Amino acid sequence: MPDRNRPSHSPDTTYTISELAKEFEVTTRTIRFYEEKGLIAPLRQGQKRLYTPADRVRIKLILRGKRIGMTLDECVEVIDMYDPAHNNSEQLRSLIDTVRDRRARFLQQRRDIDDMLAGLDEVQALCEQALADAGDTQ
Amino acid sequence: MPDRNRPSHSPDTTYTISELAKEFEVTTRTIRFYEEKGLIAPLRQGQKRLYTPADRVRIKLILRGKRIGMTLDECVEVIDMYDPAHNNSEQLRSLIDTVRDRRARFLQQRRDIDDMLAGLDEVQALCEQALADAGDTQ
DNA sequence: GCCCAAGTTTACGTTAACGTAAACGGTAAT
DNA sequence: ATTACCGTTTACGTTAACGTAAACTTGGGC
Repeated sequence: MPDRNRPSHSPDTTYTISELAKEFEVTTRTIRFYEEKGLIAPLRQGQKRLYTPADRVRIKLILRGKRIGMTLDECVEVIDMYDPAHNNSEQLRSLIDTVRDRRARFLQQRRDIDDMLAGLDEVQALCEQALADAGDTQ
Repeated sequence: MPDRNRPSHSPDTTYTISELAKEFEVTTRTIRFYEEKGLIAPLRQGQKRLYTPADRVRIKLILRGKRIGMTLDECVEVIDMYDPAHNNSEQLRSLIDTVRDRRARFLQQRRDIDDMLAGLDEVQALCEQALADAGDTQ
C-alpha cells in the first residue's frame, strides 16, 4: 500500500485518479475525459495515471470554471493565461487584451448573480410577510 | 403597420418575436424553443405570436440565468419562485428553503467569479511587469 | 394579381460533456 | 488459486439547447 500519510503539502505529492475523483466529487470518467480533451496530462507509472499537485490545481480550475457556466474550451483559455508561454511584447499586450475581455464577462456574470440574489431577497421577504399575515389571522 | 412609436413603458405594449429576438440578440428559433419547453406562453393574434411585457421579462430572466450557466430547467425553477402560486404555510416554508438553497449556490458562484477575477489580476500584473522589464532593457 | 418580408410548423442535424458497458491487466488479501 | 478491487482502453449511448432546412401562410406595397 502506498503511503497515504505523507503531508498533503509535500512538493512531490501525487494522487491517483480515484483520490482526485473523490476529492472533487466527479467520476474517474470525467477526469479521463479532461485528459482526452487535452486539459490535463498526468504522468504514468506503468499504465496507471499519476497526478501531480499541478494537475490537481488544473482540475480545480476546470471545475471552478464549470460552476460558473464556462465550457471546457473556455476553461482552457483561462488556464492558459497562467502559464508563461508569452515571450515577446506583442504576445503580452495581446494577453492583456484577452484578460480585459474576460474580466468584463466575469463582471457581467457577477452583476447577473447579484440581480438573482436581489430577486431571491424579494421572494423571501414576500414569503415571510405572507407567513406572518397567516399567523396574525389565525 | 402597427404602431412602433408607442411608449415602451405602456402597460399593454406587445412585441413581435423578431423585435424581442433583436433586442436580446438571440434567434427567433431560440424564443420559439423556450415556448416549446413551456418557459413562455405568448398570446396569439391569428397565427402569430404576441409577447407581453411579462413575457419579455421572463425571457430576460432566462437569458440572465443562462449567462451564469443555469440550465433552462433551473431557470424555470427560479422564475417560478416569483409567481404567487404558494397558498398555504407549508408551501411558503418549502419555498423559503428552496430560496435558501439557491442563494447558497449563487453565493458559491460569486466566490468562484471573485477567485477568477483575482487570478486575472495576477496575470495582468505579471504581464505589465514583464512589459516594463522589457522596456527597461531596451 | 403578384411579390416580398415576416411569420408559422415539422423534422432532422449538431455539439458538448460526459454516462455506461464490455473486456482486459495488475496486485493484494484470503 | 481465486476473489476482490483498482485501473485501463474502446466504443457506443444520452441529454440539452439550439441550428438548419423545407414547405406553407399571411398582410401590406406596387
